[in-house]
Amino acid sequence: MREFMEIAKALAEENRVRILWLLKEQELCVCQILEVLNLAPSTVSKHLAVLYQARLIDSSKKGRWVYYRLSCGGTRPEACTACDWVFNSLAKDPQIQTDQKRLKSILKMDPEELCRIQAER
Amino acid sequence: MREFMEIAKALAEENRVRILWLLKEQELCVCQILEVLNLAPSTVSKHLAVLYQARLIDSSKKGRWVYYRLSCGGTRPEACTACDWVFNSLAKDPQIQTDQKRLKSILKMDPEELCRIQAER
DNA sequence: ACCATAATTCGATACTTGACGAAATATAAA
DNA sequence: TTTATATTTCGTCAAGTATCGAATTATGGT
Repeated sequence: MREFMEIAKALAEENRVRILWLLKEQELCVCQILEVLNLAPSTVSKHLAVLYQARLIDSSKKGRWVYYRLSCGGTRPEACTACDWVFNSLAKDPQIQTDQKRLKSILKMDPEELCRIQAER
Repeated sequence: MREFMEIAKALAEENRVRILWLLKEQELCVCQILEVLNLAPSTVSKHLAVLYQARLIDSSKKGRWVYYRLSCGGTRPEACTACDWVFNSLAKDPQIQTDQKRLKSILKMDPEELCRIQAER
């Protein structure tokens, strides 16, 4: 129950659901995610920590960047069923579609370049 | 998104998840539910209102009693997928199993009798 | 070794939520 | 019509959470 509730609570926040969608097709670093969500880095970091705690996502450090990906697949069927639910339920959601478009254009530039732009703001 | 988040938030509370499980096989009146959960009537009522608002459950008044049931089936596929997720994820949960046992013995008595016992406390 | 920087942690604040008891509502029984 | 009672609504309090900016950590480049 504890484990399920942790997942359920992780899913009960719109920004976290949007993050899962962003990670659907590829791993992303924090700066890419926050570029879509338009939130403070610390806020995004906290959301990622919640998703990580619920074991819905995994992370790996590559240089200065931390990459996050769905932990779905491998040894986490619970994460899969949870994500499946989210993905099936929101496939046609306008917010999600906007995010996906925005993500597409962000993926075209280097994370390095993206971070530089963010630093200027 | 709005609709999905309402469902997700409704599921992000243990007592509400337990309520869905109680309603899995039959409809129940409020006094039967609160007998299992051991919460104040007003608290249970609030939880039921949240589930109702998310359109996960339906209600009908029969005399002094209000009966709640899953709104799953019929015109609410969203409720179905949500409940399916809950039911599949917690099929072997100890808390849920205890609740089911407790429910079984509660179902043996009239709601009328049950309410009388509750009033004495 | 020092500086720049991606990300996290921490502290503060505003908001939301879960719990209860008391009061209100609605129905049935007397 | 009065009374008893099943449930809901309301007010309040405590606990939890989302957000931010500032400080901290960790890594890479100079």
